[in-house]
Amino acid sequence: MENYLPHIAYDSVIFGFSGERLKILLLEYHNTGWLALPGGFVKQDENLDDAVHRGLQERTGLDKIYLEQFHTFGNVNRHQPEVMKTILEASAFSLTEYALLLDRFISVGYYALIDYEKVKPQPDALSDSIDWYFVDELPPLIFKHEEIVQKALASLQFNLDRKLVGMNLLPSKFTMKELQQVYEAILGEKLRRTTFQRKMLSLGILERHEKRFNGKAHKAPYLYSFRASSFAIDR
Amino acid sequence: MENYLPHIAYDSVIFGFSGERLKILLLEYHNTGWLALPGGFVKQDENLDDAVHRGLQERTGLDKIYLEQFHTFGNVNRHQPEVMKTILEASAFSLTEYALLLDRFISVGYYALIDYEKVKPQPDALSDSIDWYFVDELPPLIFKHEEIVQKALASLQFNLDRKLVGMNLLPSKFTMKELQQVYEAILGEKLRRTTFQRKMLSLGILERHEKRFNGKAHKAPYLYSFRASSFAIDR
DNA sequence: TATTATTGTCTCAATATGTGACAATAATAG
DNA sequence: CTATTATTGTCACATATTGAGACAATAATA
Repeated sequence: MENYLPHIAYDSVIFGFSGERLKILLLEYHNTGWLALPGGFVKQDENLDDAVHRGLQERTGLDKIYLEQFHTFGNVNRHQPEVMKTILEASAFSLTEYALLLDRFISVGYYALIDYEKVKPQPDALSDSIDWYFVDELPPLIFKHEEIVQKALASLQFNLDRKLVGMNLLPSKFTMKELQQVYEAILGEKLRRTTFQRKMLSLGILERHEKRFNGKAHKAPYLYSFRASSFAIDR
Repeated sequence: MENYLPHIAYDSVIFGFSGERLKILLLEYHNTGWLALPGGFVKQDENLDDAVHRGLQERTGLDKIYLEQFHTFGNVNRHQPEVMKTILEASAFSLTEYALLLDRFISVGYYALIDYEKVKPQPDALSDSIDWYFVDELPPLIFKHEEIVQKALASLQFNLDRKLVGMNLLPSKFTMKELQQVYEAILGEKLRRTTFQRKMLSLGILERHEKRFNGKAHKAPYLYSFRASSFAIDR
């Protein structure tokens, strides 16, 4: 622990899209059943952004993850040493060696967008499991992490039309309907099909490919992908 | 220094509006002529937001300042101990007592919007003077603070139409032209007078008062203020 | 071959924005 | 006292964007 910066942590809200709803990854700590966001610490000579990438890489196996920093949480009332103490004890970690973890932390919040299908989540040393949970049906979390999730979601909504959010939550080829479902899941409201389709096509960021014959009794939809040139927008 | 959190700082970009352009406050350090953003540190048992408010209160004398956190800067290459060393020496501060200041810091960026007329800036122990500088004609700054200013400005622009920015940069009563000038200064572009006026009035957030007779040879403009109920929007 | 569910596109209506015109008016010059 | 000047407030029209529904096309099924 001594080669990490004290008092500084990050928490990550990792969004994935499955079927029709948004999910996030949550850790469950050993023996306590407590759930929390995956987080981590920053090494003495490591960029903050790199620390977060490193942590996500370890947990998702993914290499190039879309990340946005959205807020830094610095309230004193987030400090709950008794909770952290219980977590360390439940994992049989030495309280003297890891005493630093009982200190107050200021935490930088990041959200990540990943392709749900590509991920095999990996728990860390303190946690039993890591799994997907629906954003709109979150179980209770420790360390006021609900607040962090809400702020991440608000930030994602706010950024929705200037960043190419869909690009990161969907596989490389997708139907218009799937894209619309991503938007609806993020905004939490239904959108009008024709208006949405017209708008997306008018932006000129989509490329149309072959149709997808999905065995359903109706007209097959086209597949789309984001144009390579769209990557240049606002990054 | 020992009752402050190590490795954590904040930097503040304090915007004011004078006449027709945006300005920010910059500190000049003793004997070096070096310019930087006003910043500070967080006490062990102090909320991050409170620390920033405290710092701004000391420097501007203002009590209720509009503050937005916009980004946290955590790159290793921001660490320049030799620059800090020179600053401390130039102010005859003990390098052993203030050794903590030579460490790497992760800095949380905040921007503030204040009424230019109401402020009498106060320098701190390390600095000779604190003064207003045009945002679009910044002198060279230490610690890569130009980057912080640019990010603050981008964030302010991005928030312009969902937060009542004008409310904080103008006195309580102002003309439509003054309000437009604030928008133009922030966006860095000219806006069409009639469209702007129509838009602002249609939002229903302005209250119209008596006219201002300013001794000029033309029709006198109405004074406006923000409706009290507008305060409820998005805060 | 008719039916079903969904998709892609079009049309018309309703809003919103761009652009210029014009009258109203507070001070000044004559 | 009157004409001039520099704005300001408002309107009118054109253009662009979005809302809302209609409809033909079509892949699988009955």
